[in-house]
Amino acid sequence: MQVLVEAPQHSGLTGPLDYLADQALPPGTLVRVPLGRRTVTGLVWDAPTADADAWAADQLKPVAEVLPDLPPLPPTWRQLVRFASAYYQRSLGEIAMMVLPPELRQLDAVQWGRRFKRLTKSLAQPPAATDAPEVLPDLTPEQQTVLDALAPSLAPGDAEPAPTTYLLWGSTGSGKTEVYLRQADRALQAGRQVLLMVPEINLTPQLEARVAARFAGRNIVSLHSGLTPAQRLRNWMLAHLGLADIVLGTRLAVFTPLPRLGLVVVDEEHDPSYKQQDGARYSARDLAVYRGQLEKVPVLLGSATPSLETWFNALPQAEGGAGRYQRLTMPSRVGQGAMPRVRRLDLSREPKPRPGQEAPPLAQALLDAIAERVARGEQSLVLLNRRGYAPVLQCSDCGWKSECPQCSAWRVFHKVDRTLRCHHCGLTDRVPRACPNCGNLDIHPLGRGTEKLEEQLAAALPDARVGRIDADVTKLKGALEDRLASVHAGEVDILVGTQMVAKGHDFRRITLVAAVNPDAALFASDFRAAERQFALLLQAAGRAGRDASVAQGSEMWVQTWHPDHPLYAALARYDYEFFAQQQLKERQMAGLPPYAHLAMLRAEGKTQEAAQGFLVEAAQLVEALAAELGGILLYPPVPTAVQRVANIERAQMLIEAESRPALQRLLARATDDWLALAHQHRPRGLVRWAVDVDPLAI
DNA sequence: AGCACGCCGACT
DNA sequence: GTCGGCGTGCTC
Repeated sequence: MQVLVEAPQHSGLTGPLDYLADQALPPGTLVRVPLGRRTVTGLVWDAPTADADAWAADQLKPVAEVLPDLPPLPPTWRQLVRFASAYYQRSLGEIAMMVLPPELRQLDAVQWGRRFKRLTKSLAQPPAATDAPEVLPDLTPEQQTVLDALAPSLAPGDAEPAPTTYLLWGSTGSGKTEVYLRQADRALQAGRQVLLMVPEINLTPQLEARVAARFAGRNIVSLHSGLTPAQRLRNWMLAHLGLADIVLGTRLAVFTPLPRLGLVVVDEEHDPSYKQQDGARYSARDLAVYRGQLEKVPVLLGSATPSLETWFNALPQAEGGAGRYQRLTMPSRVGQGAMPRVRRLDLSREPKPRPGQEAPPLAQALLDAIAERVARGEQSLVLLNRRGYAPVLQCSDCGWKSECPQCSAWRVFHKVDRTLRCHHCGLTDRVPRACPNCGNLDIHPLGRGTEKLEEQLAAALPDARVGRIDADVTKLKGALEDRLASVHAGEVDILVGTQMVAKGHDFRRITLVAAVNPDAALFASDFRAAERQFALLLQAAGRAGRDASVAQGSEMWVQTWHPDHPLYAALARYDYEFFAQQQLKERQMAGLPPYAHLAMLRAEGKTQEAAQGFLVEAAQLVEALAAELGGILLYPPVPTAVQRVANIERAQMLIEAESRPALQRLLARATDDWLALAHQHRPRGLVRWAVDVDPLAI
């Protein structure tokens, strides 16, 4: 019998292992099997294929035990795992076991039996039905139109409708969430389960509260990595047993077995968090779309600024798109709230600071505008995408800079605890009193992060209460919630933050948003930088004027050296469509997604030569195959943007293909050879290697 | 990945 | 004499 066990690719155990069993167990059954000297959890897989290498019968070990009472994982779940494994070039066992609750993988049959009994007891009680059902908000005409278009997608009955992927393109504040909830309600009414995905854990509690208020009496569970192992197991079980009606989760939730699945929603589908950035680098958004097709269930992708891939897929063929998704549009903000007026502030016209004098934190006009807000009792949000006090320290005498000894990066000066911290490897030291190189006492910060901006704003506007939200102050559990609550309570006049404040939070009294230093993205080498920046700025703008009473005078300020840049011009008009068109044109000319398909072969080694040496030979191994398949380009290996992290050198090689199937065929056939090659390169200093299919950054 | 076996340096 | 460093190799 074929059983999948958890084993990374490089272990060489790529396929299922063969075990003896007295009776045939259905595929999808969880078992415990002996592996080497230990016993591990495994998953019964399909019958062996004809070409599977047979293991000598006398060497087969028997299955140790079966986890009782656990319904087998359904065929569609196994197909999703099979697809993810093949598409992202990871072993079946790794994917299958990775997407099960960690707790489940650790229990033996006895422990599991006990847990299951306790679980079923607690599952028996349905949630208390509330006495007063929520009053539904009136739908805007746009919401109504969209819901009408979505109606047939769930119609039960004889003529099975073709499953469709929808792009719900709605501006920030257009009421996308209400559409999700109404459509979810339809699915629930039809007796189906709903999978609702959000990009970040941060955003689950507030959405969960809203979902719970709407669907009182329904079983709603969340699934994300912030849960305790016991909670995660419980919620997963509820979903798998068909007892949970709504699963609310982050990217890992895409693999939740749902026997009655009727709708998948991917909120903020453009968000990079949907792509796993280590291990099996899957895109939960793309897998959600696949899963929808597989299970014949509609998938609703929502965004104000869709990823260009999704936009292209939703663009009709007549307009040069792929016409694969159906596009639904909601351009207006709910409740007359207008988007804030965008003001581009030309930094080149600002007076230059006198020599030796520091530039003011913000241009005077922007500072005045914020002061005005403070005086009126309104709030402002100032965005700077760089945490810490200063990105680097420098000695004024010998020119020493605070370089990380383990990485090719500067260590960031954090003034609050007087540390130098590497944002790549985490190495932290107290900031030196004097220059470590020459002993000079005058070492000064270069540049500016959120800490310094907070300090400068407090100094420039002594009457204002300045607060800050970034990854540093929200590290502790509950800290983000506390900070947000204090902003909501009006205890903060000016909120300084990184991109994390731009996402989703519903600030009622912010009437001014300012992007302090957004230009870097305009000239970044990363081809997705502009797309991400546009999404971020538009999302940030959406934080202002959420309350119609203050929307009128709300503003979005952009401090820039390039006020006429097309990105800002499009932002000023809130013209995503124009921006997307421009970007698509550029991508087509440059042969980039969605017009080309990419994979990145990444290598890490003790030396840069070790990493690149592997890549060079890896390229040689597939050159002939690439030529045979055609339309495939292998780029020369290069060091990654941050070349060294924690004393490991990193390099990468881009593979570009005109067609996705060709790329897939290449990778499928190359992986075994690369595995063997990596084995040879191990003694030569290769540490790790991996393929990243559809990489976000190149 | 685990977890072995295996062959060389500083300790009860 | 052992405890333990992590290099190499295997798991149906």
